[in-house]
Formats: sequence, C-alpha cells, structure tokens
Amino acid sequence: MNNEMLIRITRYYRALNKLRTIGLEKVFAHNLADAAGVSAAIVRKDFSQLNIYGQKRGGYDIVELSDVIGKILGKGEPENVIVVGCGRIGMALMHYSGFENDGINILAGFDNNPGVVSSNSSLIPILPISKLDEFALQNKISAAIITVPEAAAQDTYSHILECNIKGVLNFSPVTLKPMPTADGKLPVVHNINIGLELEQLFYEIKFPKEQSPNS
Amino acid sequence: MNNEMLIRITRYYRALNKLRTIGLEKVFAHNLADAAGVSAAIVRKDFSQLNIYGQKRGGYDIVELSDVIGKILGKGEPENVIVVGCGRIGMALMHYSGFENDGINILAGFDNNPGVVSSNSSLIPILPISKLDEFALQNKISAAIITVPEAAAQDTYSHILECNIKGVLNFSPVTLKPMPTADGKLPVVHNINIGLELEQLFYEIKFPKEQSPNS
DNA sequence: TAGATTGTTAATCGATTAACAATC
DNA sequence: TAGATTGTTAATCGATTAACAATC
Repeated sequence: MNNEMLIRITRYYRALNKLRTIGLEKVFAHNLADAAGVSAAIVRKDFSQLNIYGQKRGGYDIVELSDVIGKILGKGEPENVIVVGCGRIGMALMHYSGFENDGINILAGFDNNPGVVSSNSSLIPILPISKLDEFALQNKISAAIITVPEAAAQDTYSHILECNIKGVLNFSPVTLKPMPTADGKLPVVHNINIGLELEQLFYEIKFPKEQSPNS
Repeated sequence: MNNEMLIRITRYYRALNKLRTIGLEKVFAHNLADAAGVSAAIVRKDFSQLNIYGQKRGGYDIVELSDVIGKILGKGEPENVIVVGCGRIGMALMHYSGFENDGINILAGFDNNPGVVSSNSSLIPILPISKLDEFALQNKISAAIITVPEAAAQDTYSHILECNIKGVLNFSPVTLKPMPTADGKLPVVHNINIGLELEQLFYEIKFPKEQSPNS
C-alpha cells in the first residue's frame, strides 16, 4: 500500500466510523469518495486491491467494512507517543484531546523545564530530557513528535533513534538527515513544515490554475 | 507546475539561500537533490522544464539561480496572513518568529477573547471575530490560517471566504466542503491534519516496507 | 424489467528513471 | 585528454480514468 492509498484508506475509515455512530447500515463507493475527496472509481479500485467486496447494487455494509479496514490498518490497542520539546507547539499538542479519537495517546512530554500538563482526560508529565531513554524503553514507545527549536532538531532526532523509536513526526523546518535506528533499519519520518505550506499556499494564490484541484 | 514540483522548487530555493549566506558560488544538481531529498535527474528535469540552464561541468551560479527561482516563485514583498482561532495552536503560530525567514508575516489573530501577542519582532493584535471582514478587506489579506475548534471550522471557513480571502491553511481535522470565494473562484485549501499524520506514522511502523522511502 | 452499482480490464496520463550525447 | 556534469530523449513505471460486463 502506497502513501496516497494509505491516506485514502484512513479517510474511508474515519468516514465509516462517523456513519457507524449515526447508525447507518449501507454505504456506496461514491459516499466514501466524497468523504475522501476522490472519485468513486478510486474507491472501488482501492477495495479491489485490498480484496474487499461489496454487493452489486447494494453498496457495502458499514460495520463489516469498518471492521475489515480497521484490521488492515492494524487498529487495536491505542498507540502511545511522546512529545520531545515542550514549547508552545509541543504544549498545544499535549493539551489537544482530539487524538484519542484516532486511537493515539500522548504519554509524556520531554523538556529541560519539567512540569505537568493537564489534558482533558489525564495528566501528562513533562520529564527532563535525561529521562527520555529510560522512559521510552520502559514504555515501549515506538513513535515521537519532535517540537524542539530548529537548532536542536537534528541532535534530538539522533538521540531519539537510540531509544528504539521507529517513527518520528517532525515539526521543525529542518530536513533530518537519514540515519538508521538502533536495530539498523531506517525510521519512518513525517515532516510537518508549516512555513513551507504557507509558501506553497501563497504561490498557488498568486499563480492560480484554471481549475483549482484543492490539495 | 504541479504540487510535487512546487515543493521541490521551494526546497531548492531554501537551500540556495542558505548556501548564499554561507558565501558559496556554485552548486551542482546533486547538492540540491540532497537538500530536497530527490535524485539529481529530477533536479535537472525540473530546471529544464523551467528553462533554467547551468554550465556543463560547472554547475549553477547560486546567486543567479536563487534570483531566477525567486522570480518563478513570485518572491518579493513579504506576504501577510491572519490567524483565525487563537487557542493554543493559533497562539503558538503567532509567537513563532520563523515565518519571517520565509517572507511571511502574521498580521493579526481573531478570537472571541481579544488581546495582544508579543512576537519576537512585533506586537500582534488579537481582534474580535466581528472585526474580521473589515480588517481583511482593509489590509488586503489573501490567506488565513484556521485554528478554531473542529465544530467551528466549516462556519469559519465560509465566513473567511466572504472576505475576499483566496487561500486557507486548515489545521482542523475537518474536510472543508468546497465552496467558491467571493469572486466565484475556488479557494486554495491546504490541510494539516496532525491526527492523520500520526495514524499514518503508526501504520508504517507496524507494517514496514522493505526499503523505507522516507516521506 | 429498468436502473444503479460493483468490479475488472484496457487506455490514458504523467512522473520518474535510464541512457547517452554534448561539452567544459 | 580524461573525468565530471549538464540536458535531452526514450523507456519504464505506476496511478488514474474510461469503458463495460456482471448483477442485484
């Protein structure tokens, strides 16, 4: 499954769960297409590749489909993540309670200024960076969010990879140099570069396409 | 220019400006490739499409290349943007001073709780939502960052589009329904969905590819 | 039945990669 | 000259779209 498809499948999954809570039973390819912002042909193509089959003329059973896609996405126990760098953005993420809906818990923050954050549902400790290794190993943390200042990003990244962490969501504008994790494999790195997004936005505003296919 | 290429060009541009400040004169395709995380062939292909030519065996002149790409990207006067929704994330963005390097100024925030934010270099007012229309029109704002709670996102989006705003960076996890701006055209919308990024990250950690091509 | 939807196959499109001539 | 790099052309690859048979 490639990246684009993964995004689509995740969007289908979210839409299905919303429909499920509403109590609907059946969904058509074009419904999911609308929810994910793609064409119905792509939805069916995706399902075909995943060996998911509906009923001709009858669409797909929402509960069944949601369960199947949940399995494909590996949904089960909530996932745990830590936040490294508790400046304003890091703190904002720790306070945000919406990730629980996505099956994700922020277990702790790490910063040179320790403390405690009271999230909606729980208290999240902010521990000193010196505790990072111990905490990550004891809690089997596999992913970290990097929200340190730009100058510290690369070092923080290196440090994190030594703690058996396999995935990073990087908010710093630094392009992290590829380096293997403790087990010799390459980590998964996703970058959220807000400045870059704004630059792109302004470019597209200045030089509009005839038909604007929203990102 | 498509989206992927725009991202690459913007990355080349950033790398060039860093090299420029260091004082280097020449750059090769593979240098820019490293900086943008792509192959040298793509760099040359991109330049070829943009009618940018270097010197065989001699690479590209950094200052010249930076100027040319700057023109292509429409760089000139700094761009102004507003933040709608001054919760923790909105406030974090307003305090962040790194956007100035990208030629972007946050002129004001809008929230039901007005106030003032002192950024590194300036004071940014937080105005009541009722002042949004007036402010946006007077200051010819063309882009807005939406950082309101999920439930308010769609309404905020509709409201913003009535103020002649042409581009939106949406931090809420809502898929905004497409709707035309005041002048009848479709706005540019970029979405930053942190929950979705985390979900993808965990999927890729759980089901690793043989060769992990970092996002 | 008629109409709507699924699911597959082939066609199209575009982007990346490979190969290589040009040339400094 | 030999080696390195550019820039173009063709080949490859993959994803989306179009077309359509199957069928409820």
